[in-house]
Amino acid sequence: MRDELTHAVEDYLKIIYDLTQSQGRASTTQIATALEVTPASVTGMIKKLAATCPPLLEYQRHRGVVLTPEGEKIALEIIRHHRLLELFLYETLGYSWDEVDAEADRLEHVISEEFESRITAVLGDPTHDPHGDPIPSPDLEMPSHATLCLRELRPKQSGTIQRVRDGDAELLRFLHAHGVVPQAGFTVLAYEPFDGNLTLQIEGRPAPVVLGPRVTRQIFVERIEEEQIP
Amino acid sequence: MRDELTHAVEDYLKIIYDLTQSQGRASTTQIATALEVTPASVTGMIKKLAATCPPLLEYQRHRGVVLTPEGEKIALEIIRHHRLLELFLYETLGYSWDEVDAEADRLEHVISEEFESRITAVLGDPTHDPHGDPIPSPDLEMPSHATLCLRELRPKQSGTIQRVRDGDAELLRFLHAHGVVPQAGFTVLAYEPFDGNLTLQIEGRPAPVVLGPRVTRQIFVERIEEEQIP
DNA sequence: CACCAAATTTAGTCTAACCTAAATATTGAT
DNA sequence: ATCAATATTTAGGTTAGACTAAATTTGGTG
Ligand SMILES: [Mn+2]
Ligand SMILES: [Mn+2]
Ligand SMILES: [Mn+2]
Ligand SMILES: [Mn+2]
Repeated sequence: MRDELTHAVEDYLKIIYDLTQSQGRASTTQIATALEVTPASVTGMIKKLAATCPPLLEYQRHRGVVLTPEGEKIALEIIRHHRLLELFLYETLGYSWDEVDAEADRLEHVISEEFESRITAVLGDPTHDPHGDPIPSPDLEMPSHATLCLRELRPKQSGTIQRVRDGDAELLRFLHAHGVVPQAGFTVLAYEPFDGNLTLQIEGRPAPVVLGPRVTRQIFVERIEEEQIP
Repeated sequence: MRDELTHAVEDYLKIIYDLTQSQGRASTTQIATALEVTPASVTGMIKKLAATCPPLLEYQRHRGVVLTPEGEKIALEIIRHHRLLELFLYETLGYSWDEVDAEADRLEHVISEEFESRITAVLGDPTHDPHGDPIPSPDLEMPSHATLCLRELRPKQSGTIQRVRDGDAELLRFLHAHGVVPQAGFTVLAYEPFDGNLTLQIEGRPAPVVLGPRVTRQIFVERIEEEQIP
């Protein structure tokens, strides 16, 4: 199909896709932080990616980048590989949910379309990875997903955990130990304005858990409206 | 354990291991041909690999290379990855035996020891890949394997197919279509000295098959001594 | 035993992707 | 509006791994 892209280019596009989902554009420094390279390296790479034919991103000096449709397509292919692989490692090979991200980060660049379609079949055309993130469909449509951050909720509000950022393995082990996993129901019991801590009762758990903002920022939820009490 | 090696280095060591199994040393040109790079590139790389601490191979100008024990250990790790992956793709994901080599050639460099041990468990600690090649054990001992080439056999001699070189997908499809697969029993019916053709009756097959030397050179067998007829 | 063809090495380039240090642009606070 | 802090770009350099073209070594043959 397309001429081969390097792993580095694929990682840039994947990260830029993520960053531009939240904000409108991705800045040099944000990209550099996410990829653990220097801002100078990012400037060099994005200039190159903006100069390809067709361009993979649109770049304005000092103003960051957005992906072009071509760049977005490639980003979605890689994200599909990544999330399918995570689920495959989790379901078929018995990995725990804190181990899959690192392995998928390397495998995503080397599997063939054949491999992709074989594991899709084994997994039954799945729509979500082990952290609740949506898997782009085979024709690269990204399913809609929860954007409400747990950090925004306040006491008495209820909901279900939808997805959890998967970059930090230690955080994932902590959350798993407390039952904070996709589909878990919860109610907010308390909020501390000073430190931003939230106390949560997870459904079916013996005791509540207290989560700081560094944690709640990584978790996305769906609200369940309280039954109206007159 | 060891500081990361590049994919290129791993491919050099893997190929050099293969070449030195047949002959004593691997020449620059042989390595270049196998890796599809120029001889000049090979000279550059082997000088570097001979100069590492500890050296991964022993190099004499104009005289080719042999692996050191350290180089051989790395080669065996990669070969173990490769053959386990081939079997995994074949058994678990349903690949055909002509598709697995190309996919494993890319995956072998990126899977973790975790991945290796998970698929080892799924496959039940296997000893042979889909082409009959031996899989080095977890502590990197290479099982013994057939070294008798089918090309050497002559009429009336019988044996079983043990392994088939896996680099050429088209050849593998051809052999599969004629039942020339590991463990198949056969008897040589005829030999043509002029063109080197062998006519083989494969056990359980309706008709004999004629194989030229380009093919029989790729196949290794075990003899079965004929029952003594007085 | 000298010479030629083949194999191999040397020398000089190239690209991809990273880096550091220095220069410059942007922005928000006075 | 000014200026310092921050963000970004430029300039110059490194490493890995490849290439081509030009030397050089080797080994077999006349
Ligand atoms: Mn990656
Ligand atoms: Mn994930
Ligand atoms: Mn390889
Ligand atoms: Mn094989």
